[in-house]
Amino acid sequence: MSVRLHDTLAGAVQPLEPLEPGHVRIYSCGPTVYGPAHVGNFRSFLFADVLVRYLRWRGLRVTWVMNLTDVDDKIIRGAAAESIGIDALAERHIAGFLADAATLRMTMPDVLPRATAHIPQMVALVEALLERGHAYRTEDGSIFFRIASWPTYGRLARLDPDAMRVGERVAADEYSKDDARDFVLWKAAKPGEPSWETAIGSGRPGWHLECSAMSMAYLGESFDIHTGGVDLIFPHHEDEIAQSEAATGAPFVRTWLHCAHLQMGGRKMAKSEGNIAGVSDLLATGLAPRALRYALIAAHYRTGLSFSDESVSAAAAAVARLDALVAALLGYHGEGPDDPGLPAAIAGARAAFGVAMDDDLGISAALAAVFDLVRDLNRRIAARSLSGADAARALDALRDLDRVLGLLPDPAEPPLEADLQVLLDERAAARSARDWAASDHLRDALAARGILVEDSRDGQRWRRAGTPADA
RNA sequence: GGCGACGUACCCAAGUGGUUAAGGGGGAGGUCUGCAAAACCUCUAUGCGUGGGUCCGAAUCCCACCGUCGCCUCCA
Repeated sequence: MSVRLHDTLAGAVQPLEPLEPGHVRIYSCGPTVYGPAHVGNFRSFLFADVLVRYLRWRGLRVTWVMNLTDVDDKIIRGAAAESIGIDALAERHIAGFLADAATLRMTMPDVLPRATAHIPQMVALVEALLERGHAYRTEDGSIFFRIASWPTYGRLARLDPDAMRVGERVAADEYSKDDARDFVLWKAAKPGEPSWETAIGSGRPGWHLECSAMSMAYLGESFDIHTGGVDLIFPHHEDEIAQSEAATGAPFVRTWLHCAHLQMGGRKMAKSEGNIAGVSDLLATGLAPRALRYALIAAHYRTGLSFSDESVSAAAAAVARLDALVAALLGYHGEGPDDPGLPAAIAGARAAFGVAMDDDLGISAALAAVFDLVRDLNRRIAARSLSGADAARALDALRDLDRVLGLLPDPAEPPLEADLQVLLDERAAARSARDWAASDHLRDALAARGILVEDSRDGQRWRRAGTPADA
């Protein structure tokens, strides 16, 4: 049994065979930090996160690089609009991105390279391309990649370069070039724009060049996996392949993984469509971060995923189901012997989970395996067939699968606030005194503070509400 | 115009040739409970866009049609 992934270039699912056995090198196109990332962006980042988590769960070593594009037209425009430097604008949005990523439990990449810190590597790449005749300089000092010099151009996107609608959409570029389809590697300095003095002239890098330089700087000329949204297939990744392989002569990436768009209102979520939802905006409404994470990762990465109020509340309910089980297991007091059926139930769930995820990250089937286990455990709890040690084992099993999913409540998360704990204690006292009026009143008071209290044979248990509607 | 996906219940979404079509949400009924919540049980697609075809057998393969979306442009 091995991990199989769908390679865009091959157009097929193939076994993952790392160049270095046991070590997977992954590059993910990260955010361009000109504004806050929206949840559509995060679908793709979290897809990469789940990939990394899963490979590690399978025992593979992973080196994960995600770039931060901190110089491009939009950043320059945005900074100019605020009369600040691009660094200041980028810093602000990098901070926002990292905060959102942490909130959504995205694994921290091993390296988060910034484009502006890798200008020398980019320059070296352009020099190699100039030397090999794959690039040319125009009158203003800009440098372009000559697509005509690269016969396999268009393979990734399955586009015929000759059939591209030049003139309609590629249209008049502000830089003159030999062929309208050629893409820019290096943009000559312009007044009012940031630029770097380098061996290839004064200017700034083109976007595609940045990713080639940064990925190869940390992962080598050839590496295993490159991820991004489907919208990056063309031209971004197509251009990366052309310029990287033309410069090094080595195959660039073994497996291209592309995440489908998040849909909102029947269309892809994108700033240009005007249907974006920011992470922090959503969380500000009281939506639990874990519910948002669930909503973004629960569907297979290659299928469009609908994002809506309904999908979010369904996600919150699903997470609440997990929370309720964790709370029940934590509060479980079992005096009896071990449940003889438990080990098989856990092993079965784990196996089904692995089979599903091995098959091109089939997370829907993997979640089904998790929820089958949830039902099974709930039955055993209701039947009181678990021992105390069993409850701990069951929780360990859930947490093990959750290394991939990142959905369970954090065990290190804050104990109850002191004043709320007082209310809870008072309620326990009221209950033992059979003072139902006081007990119910305290339950309402706690609910108003976002704490859901439930009574069970093991006594009171509480958990935090996942959405404002819960409270 | 070219290329590529997709259309499964009220919603989201698995399933890519073979017993009863996963799972989550929602809804209905029931059990448990001081009440509530949670949990559990039962029910909620004889059918998988439509029409043909191949096959002993198709949601799954082929053809046509209808519809939706994406890429060909900045975009995760």
